[in-house]
Amino acid sequence: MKERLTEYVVKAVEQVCGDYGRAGEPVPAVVLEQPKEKKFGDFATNIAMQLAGVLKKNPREIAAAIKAQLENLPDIELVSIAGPGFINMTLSRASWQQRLGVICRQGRRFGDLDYGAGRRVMVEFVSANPTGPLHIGHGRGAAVGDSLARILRKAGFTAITEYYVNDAGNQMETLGRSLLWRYRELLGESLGDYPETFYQGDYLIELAKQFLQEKGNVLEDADPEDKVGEFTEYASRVILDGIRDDLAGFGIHFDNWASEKSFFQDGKVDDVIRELRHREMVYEQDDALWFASSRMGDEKDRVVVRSNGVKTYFASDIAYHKDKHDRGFDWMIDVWGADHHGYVPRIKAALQALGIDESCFSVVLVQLVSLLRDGQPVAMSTRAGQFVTLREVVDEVGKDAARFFFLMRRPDSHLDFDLELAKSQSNENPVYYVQYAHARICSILRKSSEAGIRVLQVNQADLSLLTSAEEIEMIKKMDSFPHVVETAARYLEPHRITYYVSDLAAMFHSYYNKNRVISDDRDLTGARLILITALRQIFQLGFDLLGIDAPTSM
RNA sequence: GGGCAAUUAGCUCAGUUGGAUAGAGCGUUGGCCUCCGGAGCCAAAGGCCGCAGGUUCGAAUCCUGCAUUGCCCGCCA
Repeated sequence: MKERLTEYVVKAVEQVCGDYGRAGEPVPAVVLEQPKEKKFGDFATNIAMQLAGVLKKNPREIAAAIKAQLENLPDIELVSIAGPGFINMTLSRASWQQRLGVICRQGRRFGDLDYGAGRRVMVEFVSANPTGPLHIGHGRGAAVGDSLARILRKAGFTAITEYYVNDAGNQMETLGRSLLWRYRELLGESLGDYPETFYQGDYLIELAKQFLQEKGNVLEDADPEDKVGEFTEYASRVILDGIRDDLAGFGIHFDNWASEKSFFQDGKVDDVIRELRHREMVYEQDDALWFASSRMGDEKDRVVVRSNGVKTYFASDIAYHKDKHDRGFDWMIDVWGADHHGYVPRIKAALQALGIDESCFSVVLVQLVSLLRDGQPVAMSTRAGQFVTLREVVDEVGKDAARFFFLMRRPDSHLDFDLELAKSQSNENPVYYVQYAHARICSILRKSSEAGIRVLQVNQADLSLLTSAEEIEMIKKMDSFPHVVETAARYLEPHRITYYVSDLAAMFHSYYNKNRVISDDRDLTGARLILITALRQIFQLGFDLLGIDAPTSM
């Protein structure tokens, strides 16, 4: 609707500019918005004020000229000028009724945009080190990343999801040594206090038991030092499998898993360092090799090869991001914890140094989650190894509630996650509210089917019977769905979808309480069944973008 | 000390990227089932958009300064 109307206005603006002898001059883009106040109509534009400077005319005069062009066009019922020069347009009721037919006929394709124009985008998220189970913070990143990929696909991008496994570096050795220690304790050795620098948490004790059960005593005639590698390999493999399971339970399946270790093994890290050297973007100092990121806007230079010869995590990360680009992705989106925000400039600097336009790289920073229970903070301390795992949360509140809560706020906004609230089956709980709307619609459709009422084809129903303000408002809301998808994609903000489905649910619940869909009036019933069928479709599309189910009964 | 971000109703947060009288949920108060699912609906109260300047037709939104809060500042990952 908006698109068609925008075209109208663009043409009117061209005409008016011509009349003023300014044809072909650059003019500001025509932007339509939906006014907050209903009395200002369905769409409004400030183009007359924008043109005032270009045409050197009074904005209201320009608005009047544009208005004259717009009147009597199909669909447009009323054009008015308000305030300093806003042009408010009201569409005819019939045009909205027809719009409902279009929405129905498009079905699942409604809201499919060509905004992305098929461009290839990679969304990388979670990417937690395989040193322990996923916790609730990872859960938020997972929900955001997965939802973003879904939204981007809807918006016309080709989106691939990827998990980058940090399976290299000294943390891996620490993990192996941690497991080895737990294992030896299990065998009855007294080794003293468990080192603070080792990975805390009982999961390693469990893992040690599992190791013992599977492999028995592997230290009988071996030096424990020689076995660190085996323990490392075992721990990271089992933990990564666990992470995979946890994500599957959360409804998340990655298209691809990338291994940091493989970038070292394939020589890609060396290659990228060589290229940086060739481009004279690195230098040696204090026996280490530094990347001159400060030349590209970073605060200071960063080490890529330490003085002991070991390449840093940053070095492999450069190779990884270059590899993404080389794989043909037009846009790389990384979802990171907000505590890593300082890391953004150095990756951008690295891309720039490699001659890659940094604008193809975006980072979505996800803020911490505060876990509450009945409003009281739940103690969480990674140091003591006491964290609430994603699995525990999903087991307790369910996949849908967890995902919905994670997507209720802007990613970079702090999030309070109340376990009791997420579990409660009451009006306090927003996820039940929206799912209930869908279930209710399904219930009505079941009822009508039981009563032997045939749901008519769209073109058989008389949609002109949908005359109430609530009905037209709901059609308008449904009509705005594509726009919501587009802005969610543009700004990488899934919460816009969450708000949208909540709004739509509120409109439907309110409508339901005032009106009966199934009545003695056969024609009206037919039209209203079309209306709620369309609503059900929109809920399903919205839920799909959030990764939650659309229950037919609850 | 430097950097990044935040500050909107009692609480938790939206705010269409500069638009018209700033919105929602929860909480509070009071109403609504003879009826398609009450996991719902309706209504009321609640605001100096942190403070002070600036930019312009117009600012919660952009700029500057200040205050407060969080995060980051390793040859860890």
